[in-house]
Amino acid sequence: MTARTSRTPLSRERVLAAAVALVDAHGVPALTMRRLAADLQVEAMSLYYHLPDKEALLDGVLETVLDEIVRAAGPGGDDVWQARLRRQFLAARQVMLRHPWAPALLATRHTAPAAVYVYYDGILATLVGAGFSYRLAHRALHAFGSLPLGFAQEVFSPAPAGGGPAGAELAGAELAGAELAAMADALPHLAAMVAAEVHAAGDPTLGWCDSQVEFEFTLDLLLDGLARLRAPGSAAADG
Amino acid sequence: MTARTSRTPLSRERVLAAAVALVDAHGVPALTMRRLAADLQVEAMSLYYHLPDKEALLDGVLETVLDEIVRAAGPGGDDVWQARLRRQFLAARQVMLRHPWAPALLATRHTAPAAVYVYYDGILATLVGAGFSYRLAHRALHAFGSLPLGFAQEVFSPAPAGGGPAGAELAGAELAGAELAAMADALPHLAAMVAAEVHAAGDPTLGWCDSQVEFEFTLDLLLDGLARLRAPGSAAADG
DNA sequence: ACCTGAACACCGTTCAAGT
DNA sequence: ACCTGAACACCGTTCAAGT
Repeated sequence: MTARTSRTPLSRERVLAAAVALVDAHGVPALTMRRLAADLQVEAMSLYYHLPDKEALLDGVLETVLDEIVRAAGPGGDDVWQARLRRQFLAARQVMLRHPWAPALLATRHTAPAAVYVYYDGILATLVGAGFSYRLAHRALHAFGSLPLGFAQEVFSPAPAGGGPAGAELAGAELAGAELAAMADALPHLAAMVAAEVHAAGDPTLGWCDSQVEFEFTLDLLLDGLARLRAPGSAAADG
Repeated sequence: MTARTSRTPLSRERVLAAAVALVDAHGVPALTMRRLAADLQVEAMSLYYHLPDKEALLDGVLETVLDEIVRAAGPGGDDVWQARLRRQFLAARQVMLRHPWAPALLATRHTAPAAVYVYYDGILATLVGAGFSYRLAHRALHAFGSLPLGFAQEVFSPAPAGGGPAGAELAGAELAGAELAAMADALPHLAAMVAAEVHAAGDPTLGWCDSQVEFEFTLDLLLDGLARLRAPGSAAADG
């Protein structure tokens, strides 16, 4: 136990774990070969012995977090299909919340790690086991979008000049009075919506744009719709 | 009309238009200050007179395409709300198909251009005009996700080693026999799904993972579900 | 087998200077 | 007002070399 600790040799796993930690702490732009090497107390060129190039590093980083997400979602228990998928998707979300940069990084990648396909095979098994045709199950997978991985593509948030990424939720306090007044002119319905939601503050949501609530709303909307398509006869449905 | 044409002075608009053209032709990584300047027959530093830095350039590029998309979606006609939203979202999709890099770029941005908020205000007007409460309309916006902008978060596609981005559709021909056999072991249900869908080739879809069909399926699933929530009484619904 | 040092061809950006 | 040239501090990466 001298002053220079941790002389464990490098490995792909150790490099990727350090990379994930770096990105968690300082964001994707901070992930450079030189800085990552410094974190590992090694020269930048050493990384190239374990990874071919930076693209492989980014792929590996995503592989690491997606493996974690898929592991958290688990294999699915023996409850009914809606409850099982719901539980898996919400478990995935808990992990994704710790890596909020992952959706944006995923959007830039060209391939998905193998674990994702195993995970989707399990979802498919759940649907088919519940009586879905492969055709409808396939469409269900597309309809779910990114929900199985624990995030929703949040392209809209009612804060034209707010901080955080485009997908971030809006803290109610961020909308100052002056800002809201300016909004009322150009965006009357958005302003009215904000006003209406703030008024109804007596209910049990955590606040404006509570994303857990939104996530579950969308998820249940899709699950209910799919249930109806699988077993028609309860209500009118075309297309 | 001498040999050196196009000596029109630079402007923010001209810079952004050239940037969009560059990205359309060669992808986001090709968009560097030096290369963009070369395309405009100007020195790299000249760009800084019209844009503060590269982040502003990327914001501007996205602003340009989103303005185009919002313009294509239009203000909404006088048909019923489902048909109106459907028409708007599908029109947006036609533009987005010409800028397939835009979703990934949008995921990296921190703010959305103002035109997007005007567009969403119009969608909100449609919903509220159709009898939605602001609460339900708000949730509908979140449930739509990226559909109003013309794309679906396609995180799943049954091609573990295919080309194109993670969100790309799979051309049926890409799955060779050997690849499919290997898939059958590890991913039995995905393999069965591929087999089942290929078998049913007599129907009018354009092919495996026809994304126009998938897009409309998801859209209609959401529209039908929202219609039911707005006017309950036709079928059982909880949550 | 695993890691390093120096070097190369790029980046975005600052700053003083040109017209 | 608009554009430029040289320079700076970074990148990812190659290549020959160390142990």
